[in-house]
Amino acid sequence: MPPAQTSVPHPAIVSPAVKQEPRDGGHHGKVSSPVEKAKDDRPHIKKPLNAFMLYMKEQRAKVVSECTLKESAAINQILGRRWHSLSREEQAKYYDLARKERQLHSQLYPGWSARDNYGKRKKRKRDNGKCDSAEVSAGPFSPPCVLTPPQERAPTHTHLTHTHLSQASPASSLDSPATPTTALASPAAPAPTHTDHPHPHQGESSSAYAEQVQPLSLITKPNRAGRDHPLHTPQPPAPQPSYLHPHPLIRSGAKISGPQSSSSFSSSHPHYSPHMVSARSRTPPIFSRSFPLPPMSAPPPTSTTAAHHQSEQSLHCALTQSQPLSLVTRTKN
DNA sequence: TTCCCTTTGAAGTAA
DNA sequence: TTACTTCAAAGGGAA
Repeated sequence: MPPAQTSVPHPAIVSPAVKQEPRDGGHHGKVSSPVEKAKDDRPHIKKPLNAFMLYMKEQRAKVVSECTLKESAAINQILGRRWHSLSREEQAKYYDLARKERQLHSQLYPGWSARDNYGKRKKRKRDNGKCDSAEVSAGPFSPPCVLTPPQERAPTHTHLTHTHLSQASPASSLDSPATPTTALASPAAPAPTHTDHPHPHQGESSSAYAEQVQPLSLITKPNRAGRDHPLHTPQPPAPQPSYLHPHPLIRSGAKISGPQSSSSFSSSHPHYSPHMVSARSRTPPIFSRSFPLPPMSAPPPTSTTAAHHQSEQSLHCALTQSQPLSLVTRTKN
């Protein structure tokens, strides 16, 4: 059943096609079943933005102006770092916003599934033209193009390795939350008192930890039917939050000017996402092309290429504005 | 003209 | 249940 298109033109709907979408859906000659055909005819409903995407949208312009950078890849790197340097309260705002996004999205498009968009974009290039299977094996500590048997490359507890531990040095701002946050001790969440354990593997019981700090996603997942964890009382059908009026996804204007209205951060701790680790590591970080950042703990800048120059600029920008260099782990030996 | 890059998070699939 | 994959934004750069 097509998601009963409400009269509300939700910005998630992209009229013509997804950006970059290969014409004809990219499935030339394969539009066999009428079902697929019907699918193609349906308007493309975009995924709701997640917390980081909302943050990016809001902050991108600022970073661009501050850093005089234009390339999104570089900007996103900076934003990614800044994201981690945000206090938990600040991040919680975006998680909260994103959660409401999803709620609204699911209300507008009850039948919509992220799966509907699968294949709408060109399949990601994964082989980089070389060592096609190495992409899965090459972590930050593996040389690119070195095949590693699955048994070896994935220690059973890789999921405990926080993404940013592998990508960023432990000195990353994650370890230095601005404040022990009372916000997270939301009415819904059972006041976590740890706050100084940003990384689960620092403690013994990751599960116990997880219950306290994992982001909403990890809580809702096992409970998808309910959409939200029971503890996270899904902001009752309450009147639409003020910031939703100019809905963040609504292109016609009003970008989210900051979710100042979020009264309580009912979302759980947004900082940690253990399950993201492996997924991230699938892509051997390559900065070779445009942003060859210096390897971690290998500061000596030796390159004089323009690209490197640019990366240094972006780095500098990021450093001077957010945090000490630490996560430039784009090691590339 | 089209895809890649780069980031994190949500949700999907496969085993 | 775990691991992995895809897509969401964005725009310069490469093919």
